[in-house]
Amino acid sequence: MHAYRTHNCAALTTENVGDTVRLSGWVHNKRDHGGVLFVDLRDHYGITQVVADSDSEALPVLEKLKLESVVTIDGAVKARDAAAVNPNLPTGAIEVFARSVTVLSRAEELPLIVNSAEDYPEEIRLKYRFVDLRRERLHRNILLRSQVISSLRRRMQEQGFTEFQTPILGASSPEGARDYLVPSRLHPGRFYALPQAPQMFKQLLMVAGFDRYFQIAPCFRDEDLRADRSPEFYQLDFEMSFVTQEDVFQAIEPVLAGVFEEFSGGKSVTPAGTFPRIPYAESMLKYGTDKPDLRNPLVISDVTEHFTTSGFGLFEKIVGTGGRVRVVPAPNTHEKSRKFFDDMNDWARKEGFAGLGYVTRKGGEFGGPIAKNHGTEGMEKLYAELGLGENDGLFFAAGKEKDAAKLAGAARTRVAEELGLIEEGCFKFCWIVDFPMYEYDEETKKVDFSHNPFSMPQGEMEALETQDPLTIKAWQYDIVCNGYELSSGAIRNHRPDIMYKAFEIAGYSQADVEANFGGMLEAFKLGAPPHGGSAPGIDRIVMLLADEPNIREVIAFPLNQKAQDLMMGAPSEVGPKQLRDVHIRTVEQPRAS
RNA sequence: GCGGGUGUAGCUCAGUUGGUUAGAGUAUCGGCCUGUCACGCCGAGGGUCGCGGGUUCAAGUCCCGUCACUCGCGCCA
Repeated sequence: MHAYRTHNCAALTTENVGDTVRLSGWVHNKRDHGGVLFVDLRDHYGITQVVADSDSEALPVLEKLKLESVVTIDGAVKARDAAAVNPNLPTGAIEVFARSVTVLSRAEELPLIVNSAEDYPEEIRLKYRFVDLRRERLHRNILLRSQVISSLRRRMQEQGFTEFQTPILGASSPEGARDYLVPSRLHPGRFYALPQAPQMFKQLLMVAGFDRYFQIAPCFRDEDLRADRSPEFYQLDFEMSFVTQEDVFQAIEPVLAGVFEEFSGGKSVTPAGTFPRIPYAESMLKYGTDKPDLRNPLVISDVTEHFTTSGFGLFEKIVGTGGRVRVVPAPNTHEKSRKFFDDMNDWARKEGFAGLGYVTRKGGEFGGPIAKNHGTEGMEKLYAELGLGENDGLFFAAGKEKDAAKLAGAARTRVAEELGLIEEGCFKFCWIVDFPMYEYDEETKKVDFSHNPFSMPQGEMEALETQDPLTIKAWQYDIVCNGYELSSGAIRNHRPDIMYKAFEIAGYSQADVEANFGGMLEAFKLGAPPHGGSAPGIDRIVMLLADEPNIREVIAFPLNQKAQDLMMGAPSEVGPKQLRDVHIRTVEQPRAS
């Protein structure tokens, strides 16, 4: 007989009745009735009820044992009485009568209870992650993650993509996020950087002629965190040669739609080949963001023209100085109290905006200060244009275009949430396309890249030479699902001449470009195919599929919000010898902790 | 860097207008219990009310500061 088990804890059925079996697992729960004791024995696969009574030598041992101790049970499979069958358990028709027990590992008192769905402080959950991972929710999430990655890998391979590994210790590059740095021992004063993404390497693999690359790529960015952002995360990184934007879309839509359909648990998924394509400018206008949640039916409108001359002085002033007025409809709010509208304004102010105006409409009657000043006639005209009904309210976001869009976007989300308008049970994908190549940086008062500088400008060299830079669009695209940016990608700029020109517009000399991106430029001078790709974030995909609000719920060993590992104690201090080895001297005393 | 939320028993939480000895559930320990599956019943132990300062006759409660965790903004594709 095997040292630990003949079956796992999900394997036994009525067909095994009478068999002598050996099971190993954790003591999930105990129910002690004095003369008879029930133990739920748990392993990765399931739970089996073990029984011991006074005839069993296991009884006194199991009675004293704390939950989560690990044991091996030798016993016999018994059918349960009809009345004692547990229909909630796959093994609920049988139980194992324990003849003897071996204690493999004795557990002490637990900081969190495995056999409960109770919420624990994240600090405790992270410190005792190995216990939390035993609990059903996390255990299931991490398994799902593994299955999703297997599925992605299979789907990519089926599409003719080849998997590669790229360096972890790389060179720091100035653009993008802050790098995690690794000091070099052999080269005093020099540093490696962990990859923010394998961007240059995957492009070089295209230059190397491999045609279709993918990788489940670890990425590192030393930036502050969010619920959907971890400093280390994984991307389904891919790149393709001799492709247009359209080819990239057709390659990845079936992969994403396929994996979502496979694991969505019945939720509907935007079918491959039908992901809506929304130009960036349209998205900023209609949704107030470049990652719109299309489950939200509300659409923002620009109503600036209505307020060039209006009784409402505040808007007139904003419009007069080049600002915009955007509105978010609040359908069927005739029965909402004044408090509902005032609370929205309070919320907007708390979020750091100047304020959110509103108009109420109840049975055709307009209410609120904006309506009063703007006049019934003006309001009716506005409502007619927007196609709003006699019981629809309206929220107003006014200010500089960027601010108005942002407030309207936030209000759109808030209003839909408050009114319960977000469609549930679906994953709604879209592409955001036609990102601007450049933007005007208010701080530095100059034109700069609005994103990845390696994207090909639409119109290529001619656009760079003839257009106002701020009107040039890039072959740059994002995939968005339910309001989360899942992926960012581009058709790359593989032409050194266009690259020099593109950087020149942003104020970088040829020498600057060569100093920072010399390796890649060199490659592009020795025969580079046109190429492009993208990189869907795997953690976010799993987070959506697991219906979790937080990325840490789908990472086995996540860092906390301050990028610390509370279990292993990273980042940790290191000794003087280690520091000497890598030629590092710290200038600030570590804070006592 | 900035703003919000939270911090009371191992854990989840309650704690009124500032007023007696800070409570409950759960976990732990002890006792009882032969069919439970969130087993049940009886009993016990367990508290630097995050920390520091202040106001007050009196602070878990009010004020100031600070720390930790978290959410958001900035940052980041």
